[in-house]
Parts: sequence; structure tokens; C-alpha cells
Amino acid sequence: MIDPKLLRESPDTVRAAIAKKHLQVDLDAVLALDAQWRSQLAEVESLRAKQKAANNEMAAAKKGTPEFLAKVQEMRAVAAQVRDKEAQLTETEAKWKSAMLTLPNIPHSSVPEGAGADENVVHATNGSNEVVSAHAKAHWDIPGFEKLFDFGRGSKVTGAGFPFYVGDGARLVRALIQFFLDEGGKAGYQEVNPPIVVNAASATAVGQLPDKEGMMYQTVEDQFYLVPTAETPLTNFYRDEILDEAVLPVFRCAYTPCFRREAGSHGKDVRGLNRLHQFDKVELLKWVHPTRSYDELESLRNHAESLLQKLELPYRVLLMCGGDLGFSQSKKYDLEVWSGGQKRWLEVSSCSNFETFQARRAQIRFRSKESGKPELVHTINGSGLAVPRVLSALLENNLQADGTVRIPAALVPYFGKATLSFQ
RNA sequence: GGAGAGAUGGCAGAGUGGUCGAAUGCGCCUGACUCGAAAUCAGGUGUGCCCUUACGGGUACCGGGGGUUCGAAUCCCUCUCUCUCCGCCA
Repeated sequence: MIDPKLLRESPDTVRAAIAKKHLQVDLDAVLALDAQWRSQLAEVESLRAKQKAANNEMAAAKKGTPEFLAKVQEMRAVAAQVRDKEAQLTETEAKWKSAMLTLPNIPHSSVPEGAGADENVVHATNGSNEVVSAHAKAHWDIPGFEKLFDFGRGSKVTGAGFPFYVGDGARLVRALIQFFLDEGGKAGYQEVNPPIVVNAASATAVGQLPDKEGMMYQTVEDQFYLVPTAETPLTNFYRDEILDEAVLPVFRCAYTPCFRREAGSHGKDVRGLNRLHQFDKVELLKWVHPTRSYDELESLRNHAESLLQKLELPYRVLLMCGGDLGFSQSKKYDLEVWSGGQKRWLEVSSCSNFETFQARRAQIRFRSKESGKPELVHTINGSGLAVPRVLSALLENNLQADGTVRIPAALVPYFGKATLSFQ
């Protein structure tokens, strides 16, 4: 949610943000609702002030005296009025709140103009398909693939998009997870093992409810949600808290399985490991002082890049343009790994600065040393990294003439050997 | 799963339906005393929202939600969580 004061004081800033993100929002309707809410609030509060004053008089007077009884009579009418106006206010407030939630975060000035994915800016590239094996092929076409990545049995046991990882497949997944966590730790991110089901309040605080319930798996009895990303429990760690300024910045990383229903995304690009309903990911998250957040976004992105470098995978970094920036981000980089067999880029990390947008909704604040008052923190997150697509690139790019896969040196200590075999 | 107890400010802990945003203690901040510190003394010390250029004013919040009442921290209903005991169990 954006700052309601920003909307009042500088509606044009909000209008420009909506335009830059190529969204359609009737801002005038939101402004009208805001004015209505404030005037109704003033009305209710002045009635309550009246009640309060009368209460004090009545407390001083003797019970049962004619004056007292007259006052009770008088206040009955006021109480009825309060009930009435309060009901109206509650209704307006609900509309106001949901209208406010339709307003996107303000893009940072460094975000390029653009309507969609085609206009994202290639910020950097590292390596190219030239380094990729001449034997590369789409991972699902590699002989023996189903032995290590058993989609058939996964479909039987659960459904499409829930593969079994078997033998070296399982071992490689585990190696990647542990490699990512260890690297995160070295970079100063404290490791956290969070709950992987969350309640509705947590899902709401990060904006996954109420609009995106279709994205999450739900438990039947308890109204819990399987996390679509570790960002959900991790961001909620400090929900409704006021931190000591001295604890900032906080860097955390967490591995969780991630569950996504992705309703309506069937069809394109869903083969093999590209898009799963359950996948493994290490998430990086920072809670930082507002003055530092753009520096911290750069360093988080650098860390995520370093993982791809150590895995010797070619990748590029995209700076998302306004039209392809998410609703709640101020600035976002995507890291895409080159998948030599499919001959396409696969997104493996999305690094974003949310400024106060998430923190406002989740009420994550710190007490400013300067003012002594609570202020909202800035939150930044990114994957470091998502496992299956790294896996795709690794299997495809490193496929050798004999049908085995070369394991990059950084991963050998984790995997336990230098090659993976599909036999 | 069964039985019971509880939830009040940073912490501990009072609170009779009315003058309770809430005693008291601790903590913290400021000042006095001191060369300095400790001790002592005096004052201050929550959060959200609305109005106001400002000074300031108003209102809400005693786990969440609902109800009774002219008036609720206090009474009623309901939910959640915590603790204790029993059962089950990786």
C-alpha cells in the first residue's frame, strides 16, 4: 500500500506511477472516496467527543437525580446517531481500503519507460551460449532423464508438476540448496528455516491475499496456505513490530519448498523443470534503513549473480521497465540463466526493492534514532536461487558427449563427484 | 484429543460499569546535586488515525471480533494464542 498522505498531497505523483506501470486505475474515484471517508470520520469523532463530555458530567452527577436521567435521555439519541454514522463510516472505510490497495507502488526514477517485457533493459550479461556444450539438448530429451527426474510417477502420486527427484537427481537438488544456503551465510545472510504453511494474516500482509488466492494451495480444515515462496513467512517474521534502529540492516536467507497452483498458466513453457507446482528455492531478504535500500538492492543482486558465476552458468541481468515491473515493486532486476538445450533464457531470480510498500501493509517499523519516532523499513528480496531452472541449465549446458553431465567445481564438494550419470 | 488457568503500556503488575490511556514498581530520557560516576531528588516517557502552516486539538486502542448499556479494560457471546496437567506420538 502507498502512503495515503502521498495520494492527498501529490496525486500527480501517483498518477504518473500508474501511467509508468501501464495500469488502469480510476484515481479520481479513489480521491473522492478518500475525501468522503475523512469527512465521515470527522463527523463520527465529533459525536463521540460529545458522548465523552456527557459521560464525564454524568460521572460527577448523582445517579438517579432528575438531571442525570435527563442526560441519559438526551444521550440515547446521540448514541443512536453514533451507531448510524459509524455504520456508514465502516462501509466507506472498507471501500476506501480496498481502493487504496489498487494503487501500485511508485517506480524509482531509474526505472526505464516501457510497456512490457520487450522493453526491459539488458543491464549486464555474463558468458554466452558459446561456452555451452555442443552436445546440449533440452533436458527432457536427455537419455535417462526420467530415471533421475521422474515426472510420470510424480503425476501418479500427486499430479502434474510434482516430480520425484531420484538418486543423483535428488542429490543434485540437495547439493544446490546447501550450496546456496552456505553462500548466503558467507555473504552475511542469517539462515532461517521457516514454517511452510502460513495463516491468512501473513498471506494478506505480503499481498498474496485477497487477490491471489488462486496462486496458493490451501488447507481444508485450518485456513492455512502452503507458501508460494519463503518471502511469505520471512517477511512476516517482523510483522507488527517496531525494531531497534541498531538491528538494521537485517539479512536473512531461507530454503523452502515453494508451492504454486499457477492457475491458468497451462500451455507454454511448462515442459520439464521449467515450471512446477512444487519446487525448491533459497530466498534472500533484507530489512534496511530507507536511506540505504538502493545500495542494498545492488548488493543483493550482486550476491545472486555470484552464485551463477560460481556455477559457471551464462546469464544476463534485466532491469525491468515500468510496464513489466510488478505492482508492488519500486525497482526490479531479473536474473536469467541461459538454457543451452532449449536455447532460451530462464528466470532464476527476481531481485526487488519494495521500499515501504510491503512494510506499510505488514507494519514493519524501526524506531528512528533521529526523530525517536517509528518509521517504516524498506524491504528487499530476491531468489538466491530457484533450483529447478538452475538444474535445467546445468543439465543442458554441461551435457557431455558420453551423456553424462559435468558438475561445476564449486558444486563438487556438495555433490560428492565431478559428473552426474543418467545410467 | 481431554481437563483447567490465563492474555492489561518496553518489562513486571493493580484495576469497584462512569472523572481510566489506565495505579505502582522497574527500565528509559531530561534536569539538579557531583571533578565524574553511583545513590538521591524533580520532571518526562505508548501506538494508529483525523484536523492544523505551526503551536496544538480531537478520536480510537487493555489478545481479535461481536453484543448489552446513555457509558465497557471491567458484564455477555465467540475466536485465537499462551501456560499447567492427562493421553497419544516423530
